[in-house]
Amino acid sequence: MATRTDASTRREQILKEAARLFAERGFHGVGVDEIGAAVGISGPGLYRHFPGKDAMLAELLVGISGQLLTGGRRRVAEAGTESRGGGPGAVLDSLIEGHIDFALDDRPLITLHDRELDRLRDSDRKMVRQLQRQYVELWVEVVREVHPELAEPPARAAVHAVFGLLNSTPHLSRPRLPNRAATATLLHAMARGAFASAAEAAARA
Amino acid sequence: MATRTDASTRREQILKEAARLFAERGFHGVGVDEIGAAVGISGPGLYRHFPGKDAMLAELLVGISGQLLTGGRRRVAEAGTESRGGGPGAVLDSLIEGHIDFALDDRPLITLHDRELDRLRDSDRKMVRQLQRQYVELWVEVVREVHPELAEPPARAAVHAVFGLLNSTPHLSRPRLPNRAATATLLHAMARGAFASAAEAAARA
DNA sequence: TCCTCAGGTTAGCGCTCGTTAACCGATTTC
DNA sequence: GAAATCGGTTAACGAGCGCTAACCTGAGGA
Repeated sequence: MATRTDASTRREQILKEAARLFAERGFHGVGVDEIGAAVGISGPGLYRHFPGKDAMLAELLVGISGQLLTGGRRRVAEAGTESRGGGPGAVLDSLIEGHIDFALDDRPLITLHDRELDRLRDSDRKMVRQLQRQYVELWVEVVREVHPELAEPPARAAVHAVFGLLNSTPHLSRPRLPNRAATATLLHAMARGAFASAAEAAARA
Repeated sequence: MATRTDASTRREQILKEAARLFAERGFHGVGVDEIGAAVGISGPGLYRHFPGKDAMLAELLVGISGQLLTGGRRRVAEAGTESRGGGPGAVLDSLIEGHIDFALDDRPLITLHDRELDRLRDSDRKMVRQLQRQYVELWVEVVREVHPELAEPPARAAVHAVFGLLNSTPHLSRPRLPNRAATATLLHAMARGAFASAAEAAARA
């Protein structure tokens, strides 16, 4: 074989195209022949790299969830030890920024992430769900440090809602969203505002 | 045949179960036999009520989009002529309230609405997209009355983002969300806060 | 030079799915 | 009372799917 880099490139190439196709037409709506064609090989050639179509989806979803969680943890750790005092607000800002980067740069993955979870084998789905849950809990902790008046259940609901807000970019998608930076700034401000209003409402009640 | 009411009840029963199943396992993931079984008839019996599986999805999606748009227009008209001056803020509140009601009461439909649009025939998809666009524009107008400092493109992005926020309820779903009223209040506050922060960010820039 | 083997190919199998065909009982209509 | 029709049934067809089998090629290593 060629170098290890080439081999993993081919695998990653397959995953990337599969993600795009799954996001566009749904897991069941895409055939293995199409995925193969998208990377220049045909149909069953994919089975030299993956044990089956399900495995591609599983690897994609586990990968996404893992990346989000790892990135989130890294940001919490970094922002926590940052010299400029920062405080919990800065940590939350960093989490939001990381999620926005992901949502804007890996649209198909974000789409897959909350559309096709149910197509997974039980064990894989459990794994993904667990990673998702840990990611949510990471956010909940940070949000409650910033807004102590928020109890845990509404904080969790608020985090889910903000995920929905941040993940909306694939929907408005294609051509006519403002430039990337402006969109990121807008979404960031909206997320912070949404959390603040949630806390305010909780305090008032 | 029995009364007209019975006939339309059967049709609606089919649509309701189809919506649930499509939302749970995706359009391609559900067979006509399962839909039939869910209403007590079997497989091909459905073809006495619909010309095909696609037609069920189309009717569901067109129906949802139409309902949202009609309800939104009604609310704008009502809140506009309301005796207690109200103002644009009240109109926006009414829109948000209506959307939240829909998201909380018709979860499967909301799920379908932004997952399975691409499975439609071109003509149906165009129709749904047009209804969705009009609904968005309705919101954009109202939002810009409340927050004049928001230009049109960011306002449109903000509306999409708030839809993502409000439609997040199916995700956190099943068991452990607070009671309905509390969730509605929380989401409402977050939506208003998100818009306000979007406007604030736009004014600052 | 020969062997191994990674990474492809095409043919085809078996299954599932949407849909149609043919038939049937009950209820309404003339 | 006959006829039509509504709403259902079962059988079966044809297409498309994921996947396997069998084969092939070209590059490295002994």
